Amino acid sequence: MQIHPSEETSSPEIKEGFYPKRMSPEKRERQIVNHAIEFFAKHGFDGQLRTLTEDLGITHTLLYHYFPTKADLVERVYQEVVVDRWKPEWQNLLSDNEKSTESKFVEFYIDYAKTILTHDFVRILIFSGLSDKLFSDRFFKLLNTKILPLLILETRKYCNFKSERVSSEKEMELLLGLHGGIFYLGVRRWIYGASFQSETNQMSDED
Amino acid sequence: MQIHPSEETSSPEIKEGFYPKRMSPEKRERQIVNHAIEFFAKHGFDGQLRTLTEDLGITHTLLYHYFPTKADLVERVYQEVVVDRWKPEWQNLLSDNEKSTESKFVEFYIDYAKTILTHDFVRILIFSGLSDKLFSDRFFKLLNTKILPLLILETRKYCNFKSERVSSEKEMELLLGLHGGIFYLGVRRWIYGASFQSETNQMSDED
DNA sequence: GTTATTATTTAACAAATGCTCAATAAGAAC
DNA sequence: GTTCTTATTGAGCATTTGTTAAATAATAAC
Repeated sequence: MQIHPSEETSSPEIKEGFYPKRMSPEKRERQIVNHAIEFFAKHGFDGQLRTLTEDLGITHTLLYHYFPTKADLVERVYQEVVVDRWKPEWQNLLSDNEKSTESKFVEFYIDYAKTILTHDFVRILIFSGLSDKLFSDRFFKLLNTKILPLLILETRKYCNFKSERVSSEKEMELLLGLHGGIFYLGVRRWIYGASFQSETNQMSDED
Repeated sequence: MQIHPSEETSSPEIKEGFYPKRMSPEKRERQIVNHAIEFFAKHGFDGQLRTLTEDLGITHTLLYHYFPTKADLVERVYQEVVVDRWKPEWQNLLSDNEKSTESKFVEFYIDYAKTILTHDFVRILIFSGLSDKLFSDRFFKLLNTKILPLLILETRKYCNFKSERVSSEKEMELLLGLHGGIFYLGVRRWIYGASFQSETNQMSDED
């Protein structure tokens, strides 16, 4: 029998402290989504709903009160992790004619890395790339259409190239090289993790 | 009812041509392992045995005639993809005092990339890193103990550093940067695949 | 305190999935 | 052709897993 946290024993079946027997729909939904993000990032989208809800101290059927199907929950996770983290300011920054090319690149990549190189984002993106590419395709479409063209434009200006004559493929390769190098920092930390940590220094602490 | 390829209809249920109703155990095992490598690389180790054998035109129960358990088949795949591809010559090459540092690095990384940056290897390593790290840990242990120390030694010689005074962590970071950059070429192609190809040039054709 | 609302659980289902074992039949040896 | 070996299949079992629907009980309103 499922023991509620507020009953005779305050047994720590749930991790994040104390929960009422009944939560307001808003709070419960928030709690579910928050944990789903962490959970799917850890176990992939094949993770079982029963395991997910067990961590929360609720039965898996309660999920269906909030999300009609597993796909709906997954879609919500995608929304919050990928879509909602996308900053429109990036485009403003890269279009700002007052700033120098160098400072644009530096400012952008610092904030971009800080936003993107998290446990949840990196792993979810890779999980998606390995399976149906549902997330990764959408993310790279965003990147390809909104950011990379601006970076290319900037590079051309910086190098005084005549924009018509330059091979855009070569340029793209170069940019993706930089981009990939940055992203691989996340891969090393969040995918291979311990495999590397034994030999190298730790990256900064948390998320 | 399962129709054998050699019966009245030579229906192409199996991909790789024509198979006899009964194969010699050696051939059948080879066939199974070959396909398992491709299959697990594509779908991850959660892929179903029934799907795997269906491609081959046999029932999934025949698998158990050759491999007592799924884990045994997976272990075999690991052996062939990761362990068997490791070349002891790499260590000889990097220890060769006749060669210059530069040519060692170039020769090694060209052959290393050619060996490692394949669809099967890259995906299997990432799949492993995302789940139980069973493969990735073993691979990086090999890398950490057999190759990276030699590369570090070489770098120090090249730069005339006094080996005792240099931060090995900084050195390792630098090396892993190079290493990661190379590996990310594989990730871009074999994980994200189509997401990039639309905008950038294709890499060389096959494996 | 009684009633109404609804968050939550219990029971159950159907399909998927790793695995077992007895039955079958293809091919070799005679 | 008959016999023997064994590669291969078919039926079935026990879990797992996404999902549904009815029953329960916590809380708010009266």
